[in-house]
Amino acid sequence: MKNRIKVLRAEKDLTQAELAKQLSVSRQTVNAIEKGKFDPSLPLAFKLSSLFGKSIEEIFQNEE
Amino acid sequence: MKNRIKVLRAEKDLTQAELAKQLSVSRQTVNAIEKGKFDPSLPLAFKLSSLFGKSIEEIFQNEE
DNA sequence: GTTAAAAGTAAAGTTTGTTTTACTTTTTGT
DNA sequence: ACAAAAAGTAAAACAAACTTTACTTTTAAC
Repeated sequence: MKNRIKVLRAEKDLTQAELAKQLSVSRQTVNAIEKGKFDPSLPLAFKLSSLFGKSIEEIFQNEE
Repeated sequence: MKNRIKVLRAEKDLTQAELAKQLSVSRQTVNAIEKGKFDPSLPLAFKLSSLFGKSIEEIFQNEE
């Protein structure tokens, strides 16, 4: 599972800490997801989707 | 988080056990997700999406 | 109305996602 | 070059997703 969070975050000029706050998760969680350490939960994926105004499929790519 | 899995599964005429096998998860996992006991992981949501030929947003509805 | 298949449920255990604390490295601005 | 902010990283602890085993209830077919 790949994601475009780092780029989308850059487009909105947000720091990891700012994004984390808007998502109500820790900064480390944002960092870990960006770095591909693990995938977010589905609810968190929906939050990202709504925050960035993109579909989940536009943000995450399944690499099976 | 609500989902339409039960209906989509009925449309494809699959049992929970059959769907579980196609998803490579246990039957209890399918049952629990259908009954709303918890949300699937994002990778599992993608598998469901691809199996049913529907977007994640068409299958799951975020109720925050 | 019995039987068999499917669905529901539950406890104990493993794995994965997330938090907290804390420290190091990189980037940015002066 | 220096300081401050941002990003990276890691371990311990907790929470949520998922498995396995096993049993009960509902549904469908005869």
